[in-house]
Amino acid sequence: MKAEVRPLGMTIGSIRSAFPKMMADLFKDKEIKYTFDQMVVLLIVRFCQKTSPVQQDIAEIMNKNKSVVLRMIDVLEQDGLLMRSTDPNDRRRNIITLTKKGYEYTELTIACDHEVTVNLMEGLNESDVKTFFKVFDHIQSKMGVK
Amino acid sequence: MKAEVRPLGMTIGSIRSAFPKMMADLFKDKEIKYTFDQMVVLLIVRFCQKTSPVQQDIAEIMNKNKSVVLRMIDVLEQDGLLMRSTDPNDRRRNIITLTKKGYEYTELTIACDHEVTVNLMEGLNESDVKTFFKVFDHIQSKMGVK
DNA sequence: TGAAACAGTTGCAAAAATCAACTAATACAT
DNA sequence: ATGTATTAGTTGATTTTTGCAACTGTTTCA
Repeated sequence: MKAEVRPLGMTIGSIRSAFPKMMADLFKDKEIKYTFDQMVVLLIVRFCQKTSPVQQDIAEIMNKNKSVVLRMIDVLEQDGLLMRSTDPNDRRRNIITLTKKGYEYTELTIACDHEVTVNLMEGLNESDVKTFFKVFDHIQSKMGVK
Repeated sequence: MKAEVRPLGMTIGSIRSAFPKMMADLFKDKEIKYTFDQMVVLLIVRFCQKTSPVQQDIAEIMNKNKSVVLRMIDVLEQDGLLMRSTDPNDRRRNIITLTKKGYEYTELTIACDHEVTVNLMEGLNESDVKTFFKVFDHIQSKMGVK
């Protein structure tokens, strides 16, 4: 473990700006008028259903502050991609649920994502790709700890 | 495999603002008064010496527009971390060179980066880490093509 | 019962990114 | 060689994004 850890900064630095840009370009092609981050919100709502994250949670997952997330969700709600409803068990919390339309947008996003990913991963063997995702998830979970 | 695989975008969506934030926190501790992005500029200048990227190139690498990079470089030049000089072979281009002070800041940045990275990679075995970086390199080269 | 904590909201201020227009230099096609 | 297009860099104005602090309503807990 001590051996090969090199600075991630530059590496991550480029992927972290390049990937969203590639996604944004694809969104434009397909006339999706939302930002990458807005679609990430939808993805989080969809894929973290079990824990049903509220705005605060989403903000933590995305490392944004809650005002930012609130404003993204305002737009998404206005456009009917998701719905807010007060949690009956804790009326401070907003339960966020995807609408049919919102779900469709997650599908579109995943399609774009897949397109970009396949492109980037082309030429690698499956097991390496698996490991990559594993490590990436690990990093993500470590970041959550703060 | 086809079922509910979390798209890469979701992970990237969560780490992409986390990493600069973690770096910024470390910078604050060590009283480095620059942003993560500014330090990335220095790193690019240092590590892409062979191709001696000009402002435009740096902008492309970082997926920012050239005005943004220009202003970052203004600051870095004012503070004596790098120098601009006109390329004698093409007087439109500015050759960017690190000063001694600038180099020292890249060292500091790399140290911070390493600290963060080690932390994030903790708990992974060496071969996974190796694979991860291998895949990362691959992705990066693919992104370069675009 | 009251203090502290928490999710959400709002408006304002600060920071960052974008855009269009411009200069100066170079490349290139005719 | 001449003029057109392209390129790197620069600037100022504008817009977008972000961050902060204060506030509400609700819950927790001592």
